[in-house]
Amino acid sequence: MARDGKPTRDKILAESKTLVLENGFAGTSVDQILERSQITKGAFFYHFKSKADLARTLMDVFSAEDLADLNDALKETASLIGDPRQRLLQFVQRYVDMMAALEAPYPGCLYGSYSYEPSQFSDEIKEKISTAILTWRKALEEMLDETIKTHGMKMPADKKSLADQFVVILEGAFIISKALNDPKITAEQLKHFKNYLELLFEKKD
Amino acid sequence: MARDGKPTRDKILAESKTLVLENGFAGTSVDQILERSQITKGAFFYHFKSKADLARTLMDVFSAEDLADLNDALKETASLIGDPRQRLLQFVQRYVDMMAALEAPYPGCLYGSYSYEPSQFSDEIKEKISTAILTWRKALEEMLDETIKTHGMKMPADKKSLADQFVVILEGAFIISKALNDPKITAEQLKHFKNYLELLFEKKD
Amino acid sequence: MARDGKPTRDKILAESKTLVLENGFAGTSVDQILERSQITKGAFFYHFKSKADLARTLMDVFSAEDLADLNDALKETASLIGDPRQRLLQFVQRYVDMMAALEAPYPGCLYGSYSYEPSQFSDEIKEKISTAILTWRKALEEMLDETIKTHGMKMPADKKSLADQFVVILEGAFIISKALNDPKITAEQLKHFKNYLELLFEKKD
Amino acid sequence: MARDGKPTRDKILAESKTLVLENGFAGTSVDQILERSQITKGAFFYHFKSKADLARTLMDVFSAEDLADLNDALKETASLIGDPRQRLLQFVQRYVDMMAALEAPYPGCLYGSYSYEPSQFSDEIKEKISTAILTWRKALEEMLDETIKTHGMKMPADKKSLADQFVVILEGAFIISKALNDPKITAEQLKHFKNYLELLFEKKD
DNA sequence: ACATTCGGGACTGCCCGTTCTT
DNA sequence: AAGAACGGGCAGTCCCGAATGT
Repeated sequence: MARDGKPTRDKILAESKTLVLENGFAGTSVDQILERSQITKGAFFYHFKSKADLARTLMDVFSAEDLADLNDALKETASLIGDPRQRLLQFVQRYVDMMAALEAPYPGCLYGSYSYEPSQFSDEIKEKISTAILTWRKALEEMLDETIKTHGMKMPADKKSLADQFVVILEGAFIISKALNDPKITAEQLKHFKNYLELLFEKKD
Repeated sequence: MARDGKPTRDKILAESKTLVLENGFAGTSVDQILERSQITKGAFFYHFKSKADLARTLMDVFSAEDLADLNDALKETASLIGDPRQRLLQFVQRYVDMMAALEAPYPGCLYGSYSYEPSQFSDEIKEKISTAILTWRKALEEMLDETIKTHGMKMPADKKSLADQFVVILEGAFIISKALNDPKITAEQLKHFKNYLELLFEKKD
Repeated sequence: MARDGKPTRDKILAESKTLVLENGFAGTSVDQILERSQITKGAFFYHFKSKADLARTLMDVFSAEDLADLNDALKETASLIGDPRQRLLQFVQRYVDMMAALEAPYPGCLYGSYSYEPSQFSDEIKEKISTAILTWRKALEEMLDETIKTHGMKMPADKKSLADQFVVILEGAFIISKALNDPKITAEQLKHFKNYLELLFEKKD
Repeated sequence: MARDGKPTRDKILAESKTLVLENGFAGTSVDQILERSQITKGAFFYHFKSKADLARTLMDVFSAEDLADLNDALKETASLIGDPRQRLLQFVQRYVDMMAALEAPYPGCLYGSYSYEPSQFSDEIKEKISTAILTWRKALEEMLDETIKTHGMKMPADKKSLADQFVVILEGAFIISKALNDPKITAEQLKHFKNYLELLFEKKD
């Protein structure tokens, strides 16, 4: 056995993600990654057989973390399962709080980044993205279902697209937040989504 | 006697925009543009002094069209100026209708595209983007102001960020629509924004 | 029209041939070619779309010159067409003389060079080589036919392979001449081939 | 207790030789050798201190086998020592038979292969090649000497180069056989050499 | 004015032979 | 002997300028 390569690999992944969000994937050169990671070409191509391999791994890691976080959020609000409306609002609030804590615009989401240069990525990668988004949709949809059962809706609205709106607003807010260089935007936008849910599902008492 | 260069230039701009939305700006090579536009290198560099010059021109044209369209929308709804709530809803509905007519996901917005590879563009270009977004904010904010005056708000909500939400949802919906390859998403999401406004500003009678 | 690129292209071809015979094709880097030709990468890849394209062009040019020289030799000896044996011997002698004039081992033959790294070349190129060799076979075979008609053969021998022997000896002599660093070898070997023909086709008087 | 490294080393040598004859030495990468030999980099560089070391060893082994085979051939025909002409012809016939048995073109000779990329190899290696060729020359020359003593020559011919012709024809035939993809060529060419010897040294009775 | 051909040279992704650690 | 890392070299692309037309 030789020495442990994991730290090197992790460093490459971390620096790559940052660079890709700054420059785009095509705009990020392997040499830039090397410089930031303080490694050599040999090391990079030992760990990733091509730049495309890096793109895939980057998305694997990103979506895994993203969905793990979704799971955490679901677990953290699981105690409120008896009050679906409250749970839903709590769930959104969790992300409002998270985004409100930022002191710089959220660096961006790899789903959005990849979507703006789709020709650079394989179908396998694109499927990973849509699977992740659909997982979000499903999670939200389930919470909405429960809430509708107990509270009904103030006005008719499509449930599936309402579930999607959480991710839509996140993605959109990341862009506007970066474009205006204003870190508060994401939290504010999610807050409006929470408002919308509160209005749609009026509190029963 | 020389030929008229405008069609050539316009062709370059049109094909470039498509390519940038497919590949990102860094991922689009001048050679690709030449091939799609059926022109030669000499022609390209006659019309644009550099690739960066193309990036700037592309944004100039895009934001000009975008803001012209905003102006059109404002004018089209100007007759409803006496009923600010109705005007606001009509304004949003106009974009709902526009997006509902799409048969493929909206190819994307240059603001979003550029925002995901910010290092590729000059400050001048970035300012053009934020100016455009702030113009949208201002337009929406004015309509909201009028509406608040006449209808009040059902629950307290931040006006500026509410104005931003229109663009936020558009940008986010473009991404999710492309990622899921579902052209309907953008219209659905805007519809929710309209719902939100309707709930916030209850109809007075 | 712009400036004339032919000298550049010709220089590349000439230097490349020398380098390939010294280092093999795989052993010759484009950078080496650039250095020897005093040109830049841009120039090289303007004239040849890839290194493989160079390999093909190199063989095109080489085989064209080779077969042109064969044609010259056939024409130069055409006056002896009435005495086929004499013509055949004269034909061989021409190449003996040519090789005897060398002061360094013949740099080598591209057919041989390419044959020792076959995996580097496309089928198209390989076919060009076998076509050239078969052209030599055919030319020699025709001269042998005439000679056999008028002189018969001293001992039975296969005509086709006898025709091939001219090229076989050339190829083999190039190798041994280079390996022993002895420029005389090629002429000596061809002389033996001439001897063999003289013995096979005894002079009639 | 250590494993026996010899099979590994032999496997490397065998696969390397095949690869070098297919791709040339420069065209053969260490990685290719690893893949074919199913070993790791560590193993390769344990057995050979560099790629150049492999080149040398490859030639050592090849020339040793080649000259051992020459010795075998000399021994096998030693019983005919009283009839030098017959011995010489028998010697050549042995190789005719050997080559006639091939069902695919002879993969090639390392002397030829190395000669077509001379810059890749050290002087030490090149000397090994010329030593081997000169050993062949000497062996043939001795047989020719004896034959000349007893039979004379039908026509004056240079003895040294006549000795060389055996190897020349082999090398040349390998190339043409590979180029035309015809396994029979080598045997046919050697047959002509035998014919030539028969004609030069007429049977005495 | 508009377009073409030719060339420059830095840079890109990737592979190379090699060495070091375990 | 395996596995990790090294760093320079590889072929090929990049954006762009120069020279030369129409």
